[in-house]
Amino acid sequence: MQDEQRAERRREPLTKDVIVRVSVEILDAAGETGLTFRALATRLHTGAGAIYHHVANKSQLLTAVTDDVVAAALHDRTPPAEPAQAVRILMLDVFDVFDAHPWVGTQLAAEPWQPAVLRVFDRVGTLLDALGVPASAQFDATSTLVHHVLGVAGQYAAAARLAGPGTDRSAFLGAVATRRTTQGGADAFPFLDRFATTFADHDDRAQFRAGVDVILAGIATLR
Amino acid sequence: MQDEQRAERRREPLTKDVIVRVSVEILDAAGETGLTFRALATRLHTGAGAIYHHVANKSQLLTAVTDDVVAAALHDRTPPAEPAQAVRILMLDVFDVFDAHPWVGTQLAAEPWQPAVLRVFDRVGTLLDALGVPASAQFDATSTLVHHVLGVAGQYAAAARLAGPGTDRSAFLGAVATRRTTQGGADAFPFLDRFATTFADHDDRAQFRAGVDVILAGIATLR
DNA sequence: ACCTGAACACCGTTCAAGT
DNA sequence: ACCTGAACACCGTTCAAGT
Repeated sequence: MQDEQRAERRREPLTKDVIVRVSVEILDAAGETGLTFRALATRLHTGAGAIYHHVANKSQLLTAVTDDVVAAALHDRTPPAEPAQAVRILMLDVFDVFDAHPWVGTQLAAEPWQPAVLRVFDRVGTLLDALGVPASAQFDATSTLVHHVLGVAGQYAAAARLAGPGTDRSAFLGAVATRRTTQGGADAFPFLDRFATTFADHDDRAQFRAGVDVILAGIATLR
Repeated sequence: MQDEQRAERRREPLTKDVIVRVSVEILDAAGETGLTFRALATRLHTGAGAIYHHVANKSQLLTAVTDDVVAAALHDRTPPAEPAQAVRILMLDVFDVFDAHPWVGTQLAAEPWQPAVLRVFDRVGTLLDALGVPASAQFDATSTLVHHVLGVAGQYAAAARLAGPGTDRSAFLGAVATRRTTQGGADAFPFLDRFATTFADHDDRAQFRAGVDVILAGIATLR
């Protein structure tokens, strides 16, 4: 009986796993600015200082949270036999992580060679090995694909941060198009002007896929 | 006499240009955490609030500072006649901006489609047009190169932020290599393990150049 | 119009005090 | 050993008061 009351008043024991899980919930719901140690402590029914018994600091927490989400996304999938297609699917799986958790893009650039990046890097490299890319070119080829996905992730996270939940995306892209033509004369950005009309209804995922295909085509020439 | 004393005590008039210039100095000298409105105000011999008469907020200031540095780097160079070589040189010029100002990498991911990104995008696209890339493939090809450079910029900025002025780079990369093998069993990252020995003395610029070549090879197949 | 600088509403992090 | 929560040393931003 006493144990039951105890169980009611006590929350589940504070562990790093619980902190990481709740952090993901907060980040998904409230974005990058929403995750503070005070908000985390409130949600965990504890004090802000308690978190430091399980996590060294906020930077380490965010690294762990990012790796957790990326690792989960890369787990449950049997890759297709064709290696090039396996690379495409892997890359799109990573892209879809940004779609579900835009804050991941910011965190991947917060620390170099962090676990989540190593994880993706290793998976891509292993597939390129299976694809028959010469050993001497494997590292550079892998690096190209990974940096491409990191670049897209960064822009994607920035867009999500700026857009927020209730912003009109094509209105923003329209504003970008306007800014192009107004600053520095009419022909400041002649190339982009040619694509101004198709800018507003742009498909990020399709563009990312096209980029992966371009890089794969380049990798194929290394054979 | 009173006017002379007055003239001594007054600084040059506060303008956005001066604020941007001093911001670059602070960022280069003290890094991203060094740029605060208080530090800026001290250097400008004014109050923190005065800055808001010329700049809307810190985000807008950083966008302006980033565009200023990128624009300066892209100005003074006559491109070679061969378009593919011109792309390589342009990309390396952008890379060298990160080398001189590592904080640029962070800022390029702070806001989507910001002026500095549009600037690079337009230059790359114009060169790819000259290269003979079909119009239907120009946007995707340009996007691939730009996102690659953004991905590298982000990792580069993260490395600089972590390393600081007096840190041993190869020691850090050695630590990364160690972390790989210790977490999650010996074969957690089998691909990376094969490159562990060559990891410490890695040349970021050479790797970036290799990535550009891979993408250019892929773009060539679009012809 | 521009500047001042104290004040406000936050942060991450620390640490004496509790259990 | 783990937790508490006030306190510290910062931030960006605002704004009444000055010139």
